[in-house]
Amino acid sequence: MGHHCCSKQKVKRGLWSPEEDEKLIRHFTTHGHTCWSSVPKLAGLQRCGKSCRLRWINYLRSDLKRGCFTEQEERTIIDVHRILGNRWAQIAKHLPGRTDNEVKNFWNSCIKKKLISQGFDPNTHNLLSHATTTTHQNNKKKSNNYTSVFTIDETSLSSNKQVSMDMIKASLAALSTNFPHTNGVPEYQTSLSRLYESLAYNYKNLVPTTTNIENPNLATCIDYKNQSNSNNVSPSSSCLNPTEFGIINENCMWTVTGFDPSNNAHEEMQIVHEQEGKQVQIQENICQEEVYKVNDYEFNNNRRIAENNITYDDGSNFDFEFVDSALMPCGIYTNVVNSIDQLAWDC
DNA sequence: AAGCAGATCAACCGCATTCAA
DNA sequence: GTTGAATGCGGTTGATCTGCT
Repeated sequence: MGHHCCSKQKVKRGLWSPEEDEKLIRHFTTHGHTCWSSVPKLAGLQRCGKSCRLRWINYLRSDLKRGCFTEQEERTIIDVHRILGNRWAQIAKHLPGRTDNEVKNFWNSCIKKKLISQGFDPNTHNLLSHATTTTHQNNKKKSNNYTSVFTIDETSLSSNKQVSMDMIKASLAALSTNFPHTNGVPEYQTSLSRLYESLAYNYKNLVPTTTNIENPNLATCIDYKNQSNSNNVSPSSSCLNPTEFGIINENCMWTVTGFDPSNNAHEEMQIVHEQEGKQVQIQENICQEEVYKVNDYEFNNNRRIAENNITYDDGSNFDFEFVDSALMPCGIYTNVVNSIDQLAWDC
């Protein structure tokens, strides 16, 4: 079945021959870009315009990069996917010389599996708590002498078993030689650093999905990612809502005030962190465009997040260091323990 | 060498959006 | 405002490749 652009023509389908490629290239060299529906006729091709477009965009364009994806590119895809989901064309814009099709194929054939093997849900980028717990328990059944690799003293945990990243790191440092290593780095660090970066990232991208204390009747959500601005529609919360990580608790809370989701102009955002009785106020002037910019900045330089701070264009600074000492509630702690125990068990 | 299964990736399809008449 | 064509996008397919038995 043909398309609108070529319904009256007999069209060839399937792989492109070198001769067809040559005709298409020659067409672009002599005519430049024309309307796609006219391309087959002008280029002397028995293809539909849509097929020509796809062949040109995905294969013949001169500015395509080709070849294997670099580690940096892979990292960028994961980071942007965490925010945008399967919006391949948008993701590809962060990778000069790569096409949406290429990114999509790479994701489906490689990254997805890698994330799963590291214990992450490729759709939400959260730890696969159910899956890891299940395999963990299955493995546990196979052995009678299973013990957790964690040496965190239960009595040092707070009443509801909260634990900080600092405590986990300290425990793991003592055990690092017991884990398999890749390029000198113990493999558990991949899981740990991804969790860490997620936490840090979520702190940076506080989204008012909960309370607007100034006007509780206002829509409680604004979607920075331009998915929509409609009331009561959450952005893909898996990656944006910090409460999903359970890190918001009585020791470390945040609220957002002064938001008017219907207004894209500058709005004042006030974040209140309260830790150990000390209240820290961070005020930012944020409009959608700036948030985009911040996101772009992070996507392109995502390593900076791991350095615990980020400097904005206006010179102000946001410190992520408190993420290390912020307490994690029991559920997150269990996820971390399970996924790292699993790695220890596998090796 | 043959057969098979899984991985890869170019290309297709259908739908949504945009554009122009 | 409506309609139909053009374009863009994401999911899916299927041919080919690769590695294993």
